[in-house]
Amino acid sequence: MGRGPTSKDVARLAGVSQSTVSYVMSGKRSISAETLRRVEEAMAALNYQPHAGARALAGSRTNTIAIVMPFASAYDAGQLMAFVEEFVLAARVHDYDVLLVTAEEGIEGLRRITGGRQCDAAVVMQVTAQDQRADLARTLDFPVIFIGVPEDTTGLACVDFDFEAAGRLLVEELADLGNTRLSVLGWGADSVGRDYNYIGRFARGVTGAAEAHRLPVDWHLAPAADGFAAVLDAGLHPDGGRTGIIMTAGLSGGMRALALRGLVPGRDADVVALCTEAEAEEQVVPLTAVSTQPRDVSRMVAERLFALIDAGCPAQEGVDIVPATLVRRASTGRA
Amino acid sequence: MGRGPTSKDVARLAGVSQSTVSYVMSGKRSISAETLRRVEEAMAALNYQPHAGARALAGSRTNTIAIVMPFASAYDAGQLMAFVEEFVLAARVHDYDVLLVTAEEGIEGLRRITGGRQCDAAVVMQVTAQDQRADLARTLDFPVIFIGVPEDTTGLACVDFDFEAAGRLLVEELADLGNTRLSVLGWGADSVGRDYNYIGRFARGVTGAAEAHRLPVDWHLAPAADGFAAVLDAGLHPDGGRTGIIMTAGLSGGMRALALRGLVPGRDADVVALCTEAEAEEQVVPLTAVSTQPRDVSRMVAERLFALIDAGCPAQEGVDIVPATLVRRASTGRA
DNA sequence: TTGTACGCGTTATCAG
DNA sequence: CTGATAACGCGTACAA
Repeated sequence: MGRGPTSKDVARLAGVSQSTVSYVMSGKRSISAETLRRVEEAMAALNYQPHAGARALAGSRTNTIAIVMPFASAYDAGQLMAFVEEFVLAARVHDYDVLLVTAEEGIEGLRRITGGRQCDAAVVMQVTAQDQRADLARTLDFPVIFIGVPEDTTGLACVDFDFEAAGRLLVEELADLGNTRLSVLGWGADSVGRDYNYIGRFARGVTGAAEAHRLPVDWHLAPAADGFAAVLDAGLHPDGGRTGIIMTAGLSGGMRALALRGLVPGRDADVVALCTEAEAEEQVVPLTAVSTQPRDVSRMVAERLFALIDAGCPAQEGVDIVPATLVRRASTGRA
Repeated sequence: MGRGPTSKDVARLAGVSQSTVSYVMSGKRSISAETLRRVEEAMAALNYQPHAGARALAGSRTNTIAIVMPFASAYDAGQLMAFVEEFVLAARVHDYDVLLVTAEEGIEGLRRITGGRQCDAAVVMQVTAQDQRADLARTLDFPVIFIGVPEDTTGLACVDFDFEAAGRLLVEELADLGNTRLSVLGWGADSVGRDYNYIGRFARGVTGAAEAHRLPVDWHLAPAADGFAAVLDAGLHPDGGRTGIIMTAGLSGGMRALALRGLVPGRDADVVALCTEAEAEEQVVPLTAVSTQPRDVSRMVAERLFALIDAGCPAQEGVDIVPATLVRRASTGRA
């Protein structure tokens, strides 16, 4: 494997000093039009590309951002991909590359990456309420952005989707449609709520809005959801009432449960979901839904991160929230 | 952002020379038990981690592998994620990290990554029949592994799933079940076939087996697939015959088309698919299917790549094929 | 078994 | 506006 041309080779060919070549690239001092031309020609002729390692060593910046990613996770793969793609694109705009680290490496992964100076910043996804990586980040003097909100956010930069508003929007939609009670299939109200706190925030949104509209709610945990099946079997609209359905986790299971009983969303019941746009649209009856917008989250993360990097700050405390919006489709009678 | 301890700091604390520290890490010369202990203690005490850039510069290896990934692609997101996860895990076993590059950067992306010595090898996914990146790789003297098979494979290392066998297996399954004709929803037989040659290979597998069993086949392109709808409307089993259905692309659309007409896979027709395991299992009626096994492909790629790296070869010509297997589920009467 | 000394290809400082 | 030159932190002959 050939060694490749160095800035010294470029300098020789252009008839200038090596440092001049460096300055041409960085633009940190003014260059005469003539030398500029000759250096650029030489670079093109040699197909020169600066050595990343040497650059990192001398300049102490890698132009790389690590993203710590949960693969086998509660998140949907499409969501993850969308997030990552958007992030990589944003990074490229700022001339940064992206290093992938699995969340499985846990806290050691973050330590390894930051300690070895392989990157200038890190993004940590799927943050839990009590996340060790949050504690590490506080001691690190290194820019880290968290996706998700740990319990203690002091000294941390976090970004997350507005799950509370999502819950509220879904309930209000069902209330507006005249439903008199709600059945939620997905994460449990409090059981799972302590691990990822977005579950709790979503539940709070649902509960708050349901109370405001005086709607009783019953929760069923996916994927077992025997209770949910029981609700369907008992009849969705007892006593002249009307049961609206909210789905979060276990969407495909829930849809199957409906289909097996000949229940059609939008006709036999109003069904809304918190899911991806793709999922909402690929159902037999497309779902009225609030979709977590991974690309919006990604853009917000990138914006904030590059602001940090440019400023040279380790981290800027604060939680950014990506707004939730509801899209109406055929699964609610209205559309 | 503090500079972090260097091997010199470790050396000073351990009372040895810097080179000794280096040799302790590389294991490239024998160290007395005593010095070994002291160096390791010093490293632990300082929480030392070698500077990746300095390492790359001095040792001319980055311990990083780039993976060129198509995000918004014909591939399913779950497939991509599974592939990447498996690859990252394999890489970590060999003490390598993974750099993510979007296929959108095209040929320049590959050039940039390899030229800048940001990685020791690259994996290029979603290779087309006439892929410019293949031509670049041949001139590069740099280990690259392609996923997918370009038309001209001389000098290239490729890995791919056995799409031809997949087509054959699906046809044979339908033939065994007594179907007398086949309807294929997905990629066109030849129209799209020139771009990604796996489409052609799949078509060849289908056609070959269909001819062997004397089954007529009609092809319908997703996502429009008006012809497919027409077949359904015309009745699947005319003249005492029996139409078996094969789905590749446009799976959800195809399933919806069946559902809208009250057709239940396994009851009203035998349906088989080439799709992911997840897709096969999350249908209302789980699908008998051949699943491209991204993790198998990933492992094969990793194995081959690290063999190359360890050997120091630029690339070892040859196409590796990951075998196809069919899993029976409820969508064919049998299961 | 260990230490010395040099080079890897940049960036950045200091002269000119 | 430009050219020498000293870091940057680690790998590795070469010497002892």
